Amino acid sequence: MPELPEVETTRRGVEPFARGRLVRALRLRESRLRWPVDATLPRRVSGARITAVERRAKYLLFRLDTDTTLMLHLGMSGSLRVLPVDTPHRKHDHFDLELDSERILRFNDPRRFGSLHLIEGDPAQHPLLSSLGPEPLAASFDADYLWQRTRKRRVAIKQFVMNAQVVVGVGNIYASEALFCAGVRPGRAARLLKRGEVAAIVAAIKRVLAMAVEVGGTTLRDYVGADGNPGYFRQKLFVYERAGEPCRSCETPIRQRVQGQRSTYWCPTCQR
DNA sequence: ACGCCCTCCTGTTGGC
DNA sequence: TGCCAACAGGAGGGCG
Repeated sequence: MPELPEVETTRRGVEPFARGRLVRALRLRESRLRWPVDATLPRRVSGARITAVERRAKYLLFRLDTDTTLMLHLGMSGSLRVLPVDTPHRKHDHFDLELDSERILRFNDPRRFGSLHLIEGDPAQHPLLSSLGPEPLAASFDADYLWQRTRKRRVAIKQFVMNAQVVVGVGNIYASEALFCAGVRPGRAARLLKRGEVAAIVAAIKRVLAMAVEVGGTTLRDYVGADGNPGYFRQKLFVYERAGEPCRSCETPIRQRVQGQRSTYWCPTCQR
């Protein structure tokens, strides 16, 4: 499940191979992704030079020297790998970005929840990016900010921190993990949290995401980084997918419930 | 503005 | 052993 650490791991893996390269071609095999891929996109990226590989929220941004940006979302099951140009494609390999280096960037996504856009001009103005909240690892995401945003919000804190208009990059895995780390139960109403609890949540989100980035993200099923290797944060999960298993801190069985159509996990002893 | 639920999709899992 | 339903979820969109 690519969340921020998985997308950032992909960005770091791809960037050394992509930056400065010319796009020889974009071979699109399947345009039915989250949104239909524009049929003119391959022609429009062809011949452009990649000047930078950036990330905003869970989007990868390939800045091109033609004042355009190729924007890729990995969806739920997507991965982008660096491969030799002659590697035979397999099932769910939806497109290849061919570089002038005998290498390709190959997108594989069984569930097709991913997306690919070509943006003219400033990508921050694109509708999918323009109303997003701050990056969780940025200084602007601090206790004051989250405290202000939680006022008057009745929604459960777990759903609140997963809202990309509040803060980006926190998906289902890291929301549960961060709330465990902060000692706050996921079902608490956002507006009823104490100031200190909000500060703990901010610190926990930053700590959990930074640790996950360090070990290459979390691989549950599909996810692999640009080099094809899985992420190793799964071994460090305290609550996610551990229903009934003993808490790593106090041995109380971990609980699970569905919250906002997503599984939530928590320790009833360590979290209040 | 907010909160809630639906939708897209396929591989895996579990029950009968 | 085989079939089918349930489940997983990022996030936009629609509705009240």
